[in-house]
Amino acid sequence: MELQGHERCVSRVPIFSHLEMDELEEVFQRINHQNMKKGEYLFMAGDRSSSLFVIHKGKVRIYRLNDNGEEQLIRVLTHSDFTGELSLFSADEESKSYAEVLEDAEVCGINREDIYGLMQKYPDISIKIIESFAERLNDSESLTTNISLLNSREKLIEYIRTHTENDKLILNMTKKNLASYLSMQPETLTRTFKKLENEGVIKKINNKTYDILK
Amino acid sequence: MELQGHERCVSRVPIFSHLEMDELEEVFQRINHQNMKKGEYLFMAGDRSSSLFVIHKGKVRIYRLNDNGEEQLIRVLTHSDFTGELSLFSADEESKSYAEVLEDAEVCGINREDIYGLMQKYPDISIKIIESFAERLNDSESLTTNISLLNSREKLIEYIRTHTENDKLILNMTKKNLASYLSMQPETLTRTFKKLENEGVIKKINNKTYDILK
DNA sequence: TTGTATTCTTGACCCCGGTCAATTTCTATA
DNA sequence: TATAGAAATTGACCGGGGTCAAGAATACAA
Repeated sequence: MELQGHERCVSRVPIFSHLEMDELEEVFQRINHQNMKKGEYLFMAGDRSSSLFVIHKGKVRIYRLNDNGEEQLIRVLTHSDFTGELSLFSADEESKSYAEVLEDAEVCGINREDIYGLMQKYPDISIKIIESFAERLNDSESLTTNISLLNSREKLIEYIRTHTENDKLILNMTKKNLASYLSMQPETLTRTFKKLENEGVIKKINNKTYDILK
Repeated sequence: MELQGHERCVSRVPIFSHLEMDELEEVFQRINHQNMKKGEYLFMAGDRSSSLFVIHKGKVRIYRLNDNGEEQLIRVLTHSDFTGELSLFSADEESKSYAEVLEDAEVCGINREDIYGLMQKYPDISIKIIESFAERLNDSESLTTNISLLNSREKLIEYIRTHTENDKLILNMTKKNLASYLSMQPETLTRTFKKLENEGVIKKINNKTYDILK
């Protein structure tokens, strides 16, 4: 069987990737596929959305607002990430976060009844979801610890440490969003980057790329 | 069948509570039961613990440390809460958090192989775990948003709002721990409590109890 | 009950990072 | 490639909350 179109959307996602062909086929039949434009929202706070969304292509940012309307970036989704789970799996809960498309995206959705049915039938799917959740929870709790206990210099250092590959830091979001993620002001982030540059720790290549020197 | 001893430890936990008697019996056989004294640790950062722990009685606090040795309280577990999942479900990950017994506790443990076996056999168990994770993730992300975007007054107000019952706030942890949870200094927490008291928002009954006036 | 250790409270000091404002640079779309 | 709007940068100001210190209240073990 040759996979094509939206089928690929799912077969490469860790949640489903271990399934046999005929099992995958069963998943495909329950998928709805949609193209979304930059600026559109998969869901917003207050929605009782009942779909699990798998990002096949593009970029989506998840954020929350506090009572004053200030944003906290939760994460940025790219290929094979999924979301929508919080309101999907919490009994009768409405979403507390926003999912905004940052770059034109292809998104696959599976609705509540179908995903529950699949989990019942294929326990491995649940296990994959659990493992993915465990990792997310880990990240989330690390983020909590970091943004609350570190000063802005330490936050940025920690972010660089965990996102550097081959001595290069390539940002997959704007500095404005990174500032929100690290819970500081864009001005502070700029100043902290500059401070590290003056100390010879990093070297700016362009707005999205830094060399990590030591 | 009459449930007794450590069997009750599990039958009331949401993860397993929906199982039939004979299915429960199968879970019981895989449980190991232990009594723990205040000050002991279920696990510590660095452990490759491979058990899911269910708290039957007592109180356990989960916290993390940053590089400077400062604590961030993640949550306090009481009856029917479970933990240990992060290192259990993350492939080859070691724990990043500490689980310290605050009040003498009875804890049931299920090891990695057994819980995976149970999840394979009874998909409902996985689904319950997923639902529980979703809620935890929700709480964790809310905590992130709150501690990062609110000032100390707003943090405390938010905590009071979500923990008041019958116009009474009863703290289930010390103020030192509450301060850690809300990510502020104990001194700041004291001052903020006092501020709210002066404004007539709350009234201190004793160190663990406040009347909520408006 | 007593003694000791921890927690809690209060005061004084001051620094990190938030806020406001003004340019400059970047990016997207016509 | 021109142009508008957003993002990034830089400077000046200042206040919330961290830190240190010292005393009061509470909890716990003997």
